[in-house]
Amino acid sequence: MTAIRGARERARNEITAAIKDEARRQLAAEGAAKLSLRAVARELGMVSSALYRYFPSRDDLLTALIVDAYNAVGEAAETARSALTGADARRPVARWTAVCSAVRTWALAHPHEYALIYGSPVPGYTAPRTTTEPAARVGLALIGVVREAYAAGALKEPAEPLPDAVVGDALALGAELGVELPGAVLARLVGAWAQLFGLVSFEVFGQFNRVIEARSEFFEQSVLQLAHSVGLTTHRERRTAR
Amino acid sequence: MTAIRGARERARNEITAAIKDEARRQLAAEGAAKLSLRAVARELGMVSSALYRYFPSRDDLLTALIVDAYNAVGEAAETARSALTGADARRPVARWTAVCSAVRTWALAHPHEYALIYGSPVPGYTAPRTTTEPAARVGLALIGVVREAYAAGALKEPAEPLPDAVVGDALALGAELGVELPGAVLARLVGAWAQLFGLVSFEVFGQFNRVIEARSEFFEQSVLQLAHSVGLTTHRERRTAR
DNA sequence: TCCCGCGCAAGAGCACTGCTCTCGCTTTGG
DNA sequence: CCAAAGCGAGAGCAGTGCTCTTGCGCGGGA
Repeated sequence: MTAIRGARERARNEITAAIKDEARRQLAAEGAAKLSLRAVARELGMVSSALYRYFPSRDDLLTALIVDAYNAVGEAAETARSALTGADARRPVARWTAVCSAVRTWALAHPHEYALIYGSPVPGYTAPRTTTEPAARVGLALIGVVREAYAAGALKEPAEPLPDAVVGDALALGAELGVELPGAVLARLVGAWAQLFGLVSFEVFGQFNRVIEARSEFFEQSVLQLAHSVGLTTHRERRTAR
Repeated sequence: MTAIRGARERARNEITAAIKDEARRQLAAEGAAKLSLRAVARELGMVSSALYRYFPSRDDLLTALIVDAYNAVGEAAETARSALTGADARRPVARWTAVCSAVRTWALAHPHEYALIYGSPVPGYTAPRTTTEPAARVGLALIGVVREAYAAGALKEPAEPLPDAVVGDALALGAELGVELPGAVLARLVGAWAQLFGLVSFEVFGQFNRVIEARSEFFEQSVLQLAHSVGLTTHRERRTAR
């Protein structure tokens, strides 16, 4: 990203990365609760106090890992959105399920990192400002899919009216994001976003144990239903955008 | 529940309850991460080692609190299900939203306890067998609402077919629970169950900050949509059960 | 009624944690 | 070339979960 000035700054970046890597390893191995600064330092062959030159506190280390995790899911979602080829690339529902499945796959592969960002907020919390932008990436990917569908005329606005307050919030959100979608669609999109993570969390956190066995099929099915609920149509409809 | 034999056992129960109460207070105040056996003991005027006579480890204390929390939400859901009066009592959708709102209200009132059960699994985990039964109560309340609707002919089976594996899981679950509902309905019910907690978790964990302001209306709306997705009908339909 | 045993609290202690402060060494930029 | 800033090492503080040993006192059987 930014140019590296001298050898000192270069070393600092390397050590910072090494600390995060080792911390991520411990996170994956034992979970956030067991992540210990001293153990990280020990594994890296340095003394614990030296680590404080790089992260002022344990919570700051965790915050760095949180940001990385948000970016990792976000990137998974974004590449899934633009990686479809052939006929599927044009079908909004296929893109929708691709994004959702990418989130699920990442979560199952990195359960502890997932728990870090979509589980209980760990410390006395209040998420720092720096996390909000990476945290929005998955939501933005979903919005992107729906925008494409809307532009292509493959979006069927829901018939049932929504309360004014809800539509108002949705429109405000759309304005803030520079997205020109109907309020009702945006509102359902936010709902689907939250519900998607309900499905993923239940699976990752083991709530589906002894309840659902065919988890992939179940997820695919549920996510398809979510796509319909925001107005994505399975079969292309003749309808002009705008 | 069980008869109290002697004064000794009586005292033991009282102290156990006092420990859990104090632990719950600390949980509510600072969160699960900050819950400390020593602090609980200190507050109760005893020494930390004495506490181990009642709970063999910190995780055991947490497990006890988890069971209590599951029972608390479960009870909130159950009373909401059967507390409706007048015309609402007959409308399945009203009961459905009542149950969902009860869960949300409880979660917002007890965020840390909620995080304990529906957030990240805390220790090396693997939930003890004793937690599974209380954990099912909310789900069972939702199933109960749908069963009543089914019996009253107020349930419209979804038209779209589901994958066989999903229906199979749903039927197995229904058999295990002794519930005679169509597989497709049960499958969507499980999905709605997970998605409900997605909505609640996002609100409790602050993911809706700066996104949704009219949270109650939004929740109500989303939950209504979930009701429809499992087949509950807003307006009574003439249709014979079975 | 006595009295022995069991349940219990207390205290010391171990290994660990996050975090602070000081002390020197090394690198760096003016 | 030299002061200043960055850095690692070590000691130390307060706190944690958990274990072990030591006694005290209450309760139920004789």
